[in-house]
Amino acid sequence: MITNKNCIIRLSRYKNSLYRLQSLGFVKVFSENLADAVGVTAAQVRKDFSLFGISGNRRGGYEIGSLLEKLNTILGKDQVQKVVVVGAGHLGGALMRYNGFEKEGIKIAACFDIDPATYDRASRIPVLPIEELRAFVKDNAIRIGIIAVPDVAAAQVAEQMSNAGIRGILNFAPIRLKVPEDVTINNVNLELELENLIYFVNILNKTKAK
Amino acid sequence: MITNKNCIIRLSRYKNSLYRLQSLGFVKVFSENLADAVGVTAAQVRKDFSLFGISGNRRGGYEIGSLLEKLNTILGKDQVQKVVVVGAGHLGGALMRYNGFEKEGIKIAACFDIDPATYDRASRIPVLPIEELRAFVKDNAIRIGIIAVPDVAAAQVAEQMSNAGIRGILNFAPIRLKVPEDVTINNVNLELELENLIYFVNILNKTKAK
DNA sequence: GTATTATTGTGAAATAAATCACAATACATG
DNA sequence: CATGTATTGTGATTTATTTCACAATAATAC
Ligand SMILES: NC(=O)c1ccc[n+]([C@@H]2O[C@H](COP(=O)([O-])OP(=O)(O)OC[C@H]3O[C@@H](n4cnc5c(N)ncnc54)[C@H](O)[C@@H]3O)[C@@H](O)[C@H]2O)c1
Ligand SMILES: NC(=O)c1ccc[n+]([C@@H]2O[C@H](COP(=O)([O-])OP(=O)(O)OC[C@H]3O[C@@H](n4cnc5c(N)ncnc54)[C@H](O)[C@@H]3O)[C@@H](O)[C@H]2O)c1
Repeated sequence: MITNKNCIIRLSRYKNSLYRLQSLGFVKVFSENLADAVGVTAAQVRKDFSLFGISGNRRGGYEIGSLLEKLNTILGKDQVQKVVVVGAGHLGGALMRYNGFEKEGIKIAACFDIDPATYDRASRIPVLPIEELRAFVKDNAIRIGIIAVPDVAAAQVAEQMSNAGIRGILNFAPIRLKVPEDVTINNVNLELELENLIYFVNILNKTKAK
Repeated sequence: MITNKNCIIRLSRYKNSLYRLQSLGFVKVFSENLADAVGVTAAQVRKDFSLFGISGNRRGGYEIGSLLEKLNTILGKDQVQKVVVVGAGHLGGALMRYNGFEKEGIKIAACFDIDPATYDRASRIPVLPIEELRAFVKDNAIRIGIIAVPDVAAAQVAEQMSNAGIRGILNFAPIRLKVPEDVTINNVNLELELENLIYFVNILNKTKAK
């Protein structure tokens, strides 16, 4: 079982590049092309594939169609993935209005909030009371949830999600969540990302100044 | 020069935890406490510090105040960092309305867009025509920019930013940007994060099922 | 003031990830 | 059908990161 996050992210990137190549009319691809498209080395591409038992044709490269099939299976893209968002504020609202997820086979099935002013059952993506989270998640067999509530509420929401049966959480609140070990958390911490950028901008500036 | 992103992210986490401990009244901290708070090993904490020449007192732990000072210097937090956002749409709007950045000493100085309907010079954070980016960045000595425009516009905006003198870009558009090597890019690709989560949820589910 | 103890700081060791390098081999060419 | 060539697949190597383990040492106890 491969648990190297970077490796899985690369698979996603290969997949995305392959769709682009396919839409350009390409049918076959060499590790070298794919590497260029994604910004890694050709050896890395082949190694990644080798790790997942994906093979091409010696001297013939890879057939894009079947390569995509294999990647999609590994990445769980053979069916539309339904997710829920908790927190219908600024960020939650932006996520609900974003149409880039559908293209990737990711559907926001509903949003949940604690504030009645946000509720809207009639909307394309309904906004429902948080009390209905559990039933909704069970009824729709949802396994992925997005936390877009203030940090003080995030721990509680994480617990509600976990109890409801959600197994993967994308967390935007800038705190560390404690969840059972069978729940995976991916944090998106923008403060940290910016702080990180500042560090790298500073050191690169200093080095050049020398 | 340390260029390990994870290591720098840990420094930020140490810093955040230290503020929390400090506000709780603590004055000293041991690597063990900090490790627990951040979710790493004590050896990792000490090694990270050692890498940056930070030292504490044998048997006495670290004095939180001076530790914070050192971390803040390393992380460039000794002054408020001004950043600009390009793209005043859903995401850009959410970022502008978010007040969590100020707490971290990060100030969104202005937002830029191409659509006149979004312009608003009177707002707390002005929304200005993209043509003014260059002058604004120069006048305010800004080095960090956030890209929140559609993917088709992102490459162009990255170039405009780079030309204007921006040296660090936080990019939300789901594409790979090409920039001069003295510009650092941190990508936040939510599609990828979700796809990644789906993979881990799937494999963990399968493993347990065995 | 000496012994005991807790904690740091850091080389050494272990582990993880990326890259190298080349044998295996399928296709092309004549 | 033999020869040459391009490309894969992967074991070996290198590089990066984390963990270990323990000497150095400062605070505490007696
Ligand atoms: N807005 C941004 O650009 C931005 C940037 C970085 C991080 N974040 C993080 O994302 C999260 C959301 O930010 P935001 O700006 O959208 O906040 P927001 O205040 O606009 O929205 C939060 C929403 O969560 C709801 N909520 C609060 N407690 C809840 C609970 N227990 N259960 C269900 N819903 C609850 C509120 O009613 C509100 O609608 C925060 O943790 C924030 O730190 C946001
Ligand atoms: N909204 C989300 O939740 C979300 C989620 C994931 C990724 N993203 C990414 O973030 C980016 C922004 O998404 P959004 O939903 O805010 O889009 P949006 O369409 O709501 O807003 C985009 C804004 O950019 C402006 N713009 C377009 N071209 C420009 C240019 N050349 N220069 C300056 N401004 C320009 C538009 O006028 C608009 O105001 C996209 O790349 C999207 O893929 C958004």
